[in-house]
Amino acid sequence: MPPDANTLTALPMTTSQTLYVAFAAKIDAILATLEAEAVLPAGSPRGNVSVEPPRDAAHGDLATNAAMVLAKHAATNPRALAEKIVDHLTRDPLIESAEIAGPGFINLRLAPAVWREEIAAIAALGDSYGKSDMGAGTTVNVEYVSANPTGPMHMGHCRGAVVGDALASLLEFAGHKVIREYYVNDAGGQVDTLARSAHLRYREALGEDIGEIPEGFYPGAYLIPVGEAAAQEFGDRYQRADEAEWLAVFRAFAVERMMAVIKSDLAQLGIKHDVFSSEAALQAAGKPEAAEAWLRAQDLVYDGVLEAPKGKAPPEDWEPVELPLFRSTQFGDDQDRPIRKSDGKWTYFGADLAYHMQKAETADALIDVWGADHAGTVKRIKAAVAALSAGNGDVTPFDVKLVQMVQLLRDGEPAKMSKRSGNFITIADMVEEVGKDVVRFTMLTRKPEAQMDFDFAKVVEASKDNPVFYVQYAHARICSTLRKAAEAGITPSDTHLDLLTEADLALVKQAAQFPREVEAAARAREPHRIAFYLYDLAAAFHAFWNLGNDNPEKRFILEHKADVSAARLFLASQIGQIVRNGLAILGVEAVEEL
RNA sequence: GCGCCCGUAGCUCAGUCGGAUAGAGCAUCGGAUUCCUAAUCCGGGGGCCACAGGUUCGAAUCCUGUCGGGCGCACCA
Repeated sequence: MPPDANTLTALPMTTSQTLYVAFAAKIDAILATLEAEAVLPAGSPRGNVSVEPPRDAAHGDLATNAAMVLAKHAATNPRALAEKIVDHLTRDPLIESAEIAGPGFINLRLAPAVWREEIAAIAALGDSYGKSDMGAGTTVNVEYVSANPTGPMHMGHCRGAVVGDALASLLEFAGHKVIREYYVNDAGGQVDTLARSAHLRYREALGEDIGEIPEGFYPGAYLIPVGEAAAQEFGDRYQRADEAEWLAVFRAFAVERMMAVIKSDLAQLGIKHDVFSSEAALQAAGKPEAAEAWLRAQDLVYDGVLEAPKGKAPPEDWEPVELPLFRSTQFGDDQDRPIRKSDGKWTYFGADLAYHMQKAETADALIDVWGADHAGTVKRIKAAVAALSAGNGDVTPFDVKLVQMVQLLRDGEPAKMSKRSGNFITIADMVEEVGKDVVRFTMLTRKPEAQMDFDFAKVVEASKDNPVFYVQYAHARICSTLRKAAEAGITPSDTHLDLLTEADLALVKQAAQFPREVEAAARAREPHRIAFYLYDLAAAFHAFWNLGNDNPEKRFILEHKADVSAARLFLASQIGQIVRNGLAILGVEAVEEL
């Protein structure tokens, strides 16, 4: 225990240290002392000791279960042990009181000075308040969206896009280096269909009557401009040519156009990837072959025959075929998985396996954000990463975040979103209708693994009940108050923070949770927690604000009490800072006026 | 049939490494506006945390089983 452990000067102004960590360290030190005094047996396991704010604020600022967890080891009862711990705690001048409650909790109340210092810390750190060095600068590759380049983005992609992007920002805020990556599936059969569909529109642009779009082509009108651009680019050179002549050309041409559309859709959501990886380029570089060779050398790929699918009637054209199979069953999958098709081309999985190996070369950890419709492929890709990273000598941590389906409703009616039918609602439509901030915040106000309905009509019509406005309103109110204060000639100042009341400090306590929330959310990889935290913070602020309705002494702007007013405005300004920091993680704008 | 996800108030959802009397919003009922933004706030009613066992000082939370909903289940992506 360092000699200055009883002062907060031991609390360095780094981005990692939180108030709660500092007090947890104090309690840990006390437990060490008790061991030295033989109150506790040496080496008592302290892993389950928690130091955290109690759920009910009436219980104080901090609570620890130390006495309950360790009583058995000390051969005593929790309350007796708690008294010994409390003896030490009350010697700390920053701890105003320590009480034993319930089955043996120790509830602490911290001195007001602690909270005043926290206000100063927020001000000093500004946009960095809440940042953590938990990530220790390690690189995390977050792959998200990765929509097939066969059309504009639709609602099905939207949730994964927002969650992935917020997750990436959250991890950055928590001290990771983050690579935001998009895997472009530009090598499969769907891209051939895209090329043929674009060629059809190209002939149309050249004046042919193509009639109804035949089965097996993408009918969407979004291909019309692609056809026109192709006509511009190629003239009539490919109009009557054999498919073999133009297929590759149109594939590349159409994919490029589609990616431009997708990037523009993403930009509307405020999303920008660092890296776009092409499946075709991956294959051209021979990465799947390299992966296969390595896996064969490990006997993790063999030639074998798949069993017929169970539990339902097998497809009519099913027949046993020998294929190169990856032994994913060795890693917990239900069956081994083919990496090549019977025509010798790579399966999606075969290429994806090589792709993950490639990603692992430049990152310490990988995260994929997928739609829940791909849940069935999680085990095999996890198996693949486990096998491949074992080859690098160390295991690359790998996590797949499944984002559940969004049921899109319009006036209660389900809206279909199949690209093939050409009938879908695009991101662009949606952002135009409800706005980026509403889309993003709404997608982040429930945990991603739960299904959600998104009723278009409801979100638009009831938009004033949308939580995003509630949070933004808190920020706008703060900004407005600061403007008003400036007009009245009052400048926010930290010189009289000692004049702040209990109610003021209650607000600070809530604000001081932010760094904890960031770390918890980053650890769990759940950005939605930030959204809920901001909602709660906004609620606390609004409640505080309304105290001023009943009691004018509790307002922010008090012309007759410039000292208190300056301090309270300083506090308000820091609350605003936290709202900004939190919204920045979510990619939502912190507006200054509504 | 198998795998994964979900099941918490009438509805939509939170719930930290297992912690104290399970919380919000909407809806409903009753209040607050000569005043810094009422797009706000305060209060009431509303619960078998799907069900049954187990683990332990303590379970909405962890384990097992059952029921209900969603997604997936040969070489598609």
